[in-house]
Amino acid sequence: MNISDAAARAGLPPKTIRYYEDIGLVTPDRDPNGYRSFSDVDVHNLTFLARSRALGFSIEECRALLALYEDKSRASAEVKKIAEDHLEEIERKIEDLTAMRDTLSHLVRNCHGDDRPECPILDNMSGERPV
Amino acid sequence: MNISDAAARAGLPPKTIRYYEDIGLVTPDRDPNGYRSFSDVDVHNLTFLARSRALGFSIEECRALLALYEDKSRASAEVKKIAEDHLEEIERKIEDLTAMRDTLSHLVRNCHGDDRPECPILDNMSGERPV
DNA sequence: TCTTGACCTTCCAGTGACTGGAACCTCTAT
DNA sequence: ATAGAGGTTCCAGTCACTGGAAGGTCAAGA
Repeated sequence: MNISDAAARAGLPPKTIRYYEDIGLVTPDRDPNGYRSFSDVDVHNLTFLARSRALGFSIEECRALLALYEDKSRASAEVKKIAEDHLEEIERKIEDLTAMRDTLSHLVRNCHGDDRPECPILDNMSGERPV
Repeated sequence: MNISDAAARAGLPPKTIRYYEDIGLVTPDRDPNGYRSFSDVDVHNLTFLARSRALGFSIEECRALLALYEDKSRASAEVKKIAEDHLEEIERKIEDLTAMRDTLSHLVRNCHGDDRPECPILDNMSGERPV
């Protein structure tokens, strides 16, 4: 199977798949003409990568998860550890963003948003008049 | 004032301040020895940048906000527009991360995390057995 | 048979917002 | 005189792609 078919099945752009080959995440065969030839296993691994990336795992985490996925004698504890660490990071990010949102929505609510210059948003960011 | 004092007052690393000068966000004077010399206004602007960055605004948004901050005849509507757009983006990110967290925490809860290979996390990511 | 157009290939550069490090200069205190 | 703490520039690396150029390959139609 050529790259664009593999891309369609895995739900990844061809460019991304080439990049994944570059960094050693997948190793498709080559046809005599030099075209990449993707097996079902390759496509399966690409799908796995697409899903784990969609869950926010970094490339290196995906690499580790893929190795565990292919190791049929793995301990699920190893997988769970990676997932828990990632979950904590997601939760930290949510907290950070929520704090930003709260501050910002408060400022936006207090800004008239008309043609006058007075602006609590700028005042807050300049540290002049904490809202 | 030298860069490390300005950095301490603005709450930014000196490296970041040099970078901000590179991209034209600040333009401190220079002493005869070539050292940057930060005025109170420079420090004020750097503080403004530190705060707006902390609220998640991009550098280009910060550039626009800083210009509005310095334009005493601005219309607050312009500021509010930038802030509202950014707020929407933050909310989108929170939604994305929350969806990830929900999926992932569900998977983690269902994984034994012992020395056996069975793992609903990997099963889900491989698309074999949606949990 | 020739050509067209859709594929495929590699390689290089750019993204955002810094950050680390090397090589070198300047100031202050001893 | 020297040591050490500052300052300077410039180059490269981060992360995960993405865009584009230049060129090779293939299948279908005139």
